[in-house]
Amino acid sequence: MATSNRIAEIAAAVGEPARAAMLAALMDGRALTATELAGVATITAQTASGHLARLGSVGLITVEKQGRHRYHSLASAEVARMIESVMQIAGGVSLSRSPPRVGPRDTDLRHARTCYDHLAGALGVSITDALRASGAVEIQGDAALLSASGLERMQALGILHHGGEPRSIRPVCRPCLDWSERRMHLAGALGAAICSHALAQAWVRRRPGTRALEITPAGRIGFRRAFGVEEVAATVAFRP
Amino acid sequence: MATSNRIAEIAAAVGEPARAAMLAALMDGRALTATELAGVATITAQTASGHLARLGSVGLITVEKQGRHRYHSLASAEVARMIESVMQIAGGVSLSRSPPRVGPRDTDLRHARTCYDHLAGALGVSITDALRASGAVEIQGDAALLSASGLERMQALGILHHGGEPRSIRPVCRPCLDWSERRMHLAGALGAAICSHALAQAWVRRRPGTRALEITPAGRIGFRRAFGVEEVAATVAFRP
DNA sequence: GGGATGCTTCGGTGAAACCCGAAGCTTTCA
DNA sequence: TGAAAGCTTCGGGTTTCACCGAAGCATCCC
Repeated sequence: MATSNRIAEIAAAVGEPARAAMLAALMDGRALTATELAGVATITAQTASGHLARLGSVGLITVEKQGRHRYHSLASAEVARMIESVMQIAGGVSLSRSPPRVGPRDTDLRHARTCYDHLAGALGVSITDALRASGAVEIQGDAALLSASGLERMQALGILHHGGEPRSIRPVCRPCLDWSERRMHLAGALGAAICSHALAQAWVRRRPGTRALEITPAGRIGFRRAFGVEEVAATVAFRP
Repeated sequence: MATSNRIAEIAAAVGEPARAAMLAALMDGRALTATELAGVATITAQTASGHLARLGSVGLITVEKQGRHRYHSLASAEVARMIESVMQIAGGVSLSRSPPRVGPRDTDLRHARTCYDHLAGALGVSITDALRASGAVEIQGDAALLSASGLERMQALGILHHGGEPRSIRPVCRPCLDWSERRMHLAGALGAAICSHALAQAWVRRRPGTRALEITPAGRIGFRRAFGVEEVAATVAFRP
């Protein structure tokens, strides 16, 4: 009973439209200011301040002060995973009730974005599909495995590094249900490694002011060479 | 924004102490009546009725009518996983704030219980530890792997069966953070298989009226032979 | 220093919802 | 058929809380 009170406390913090919108905005792993978060929730700064205080008091977000700005971000990967699991139920049920309606403003987000620390959207799903087709990864229910040949490929690409620890069992990754594509994409250590590699190589660039990612010309080449992904490059050409 | 509203709807359904208590009670995978759920939340039947209607309308629970009883259970494994992820945050933070206080009524639950479809509590953690120590499974972050020798052992024990599908990669399991032990235990396909095997072999028995499991004399032998687990059997001998 | 920006605190208002008593409906049992 | 059990609906009392206007700090820029 004492623990279920705490469960309710956490869930209630998420269970308010403005706060849920803020948390969803933070799901790409970036740190946002209070004013930016007020914008995504379409509320005033005062109201947002109260909401952020509450989110912080239950430990869902952390704040970093920088000058006159206060940057808010999700407190941990566990928090991101929790919100992701709520999104999964929210998306799945709405799928069976009403056709998913998407405004044109969402197209960029659907195309490529980050999901806390890994790639999501059509790009993330395409990469995952390509890795599965080539036998590099296999998804089994709610887990994903990297095969020995897949590990070699990731190391050759410079995405994963030859670990110092003598692991007898291959490193794993985690699947994550994409809320826009309703398909699995890669999360976990491998997903994060691919994402940071793509950012470091300038294959993708953050579109300022949004959560969307932009695929650079170098990325079109890089994603094709590394993973054999073509379609996403074609899709991005038609982006309005 | 439309999706974040739905996220808030789901989370708000969990974010109320009485409803959270009901959902936590359903986390062992059983179906409970409205009166039983009113009891665990310490509210009247009318109030519980309203709460259950709300939980059903957002798709978190399903109801099955049987005579004059209505049996409520979690709608899906996804819902159980979502609640589990909230519990994880709820437990983790309270750990760093206040010493975990447990009433004597909780000792049975801490000892052995089911967590939706797998074993939890000290028993679940002990089995997991034993499997890790023997090299049968390895836990890597938020994933768990069953080794080839581990698979053979599980098949020899009759817990896993020789699958018809030609899997080139070994079946995986999923770790689940135990809220009472603050340790990992096995969930996923392997966790569910161990649990159903233990129930089928009468190694454990549901204690009527509670979520706790009772380890039978056959279970003391079975768990030792199968996994090399000793301590739990010793602990159960001192249970008041 | 003066003004602007970012953010928080305070106060009051309005709506949402949690709660239970009472009553009604359905099923079971004697 | 009558009584009891399980559950739901209705009505109203109370609390919670989300929201914004106004005001107050802190920081940055000119």
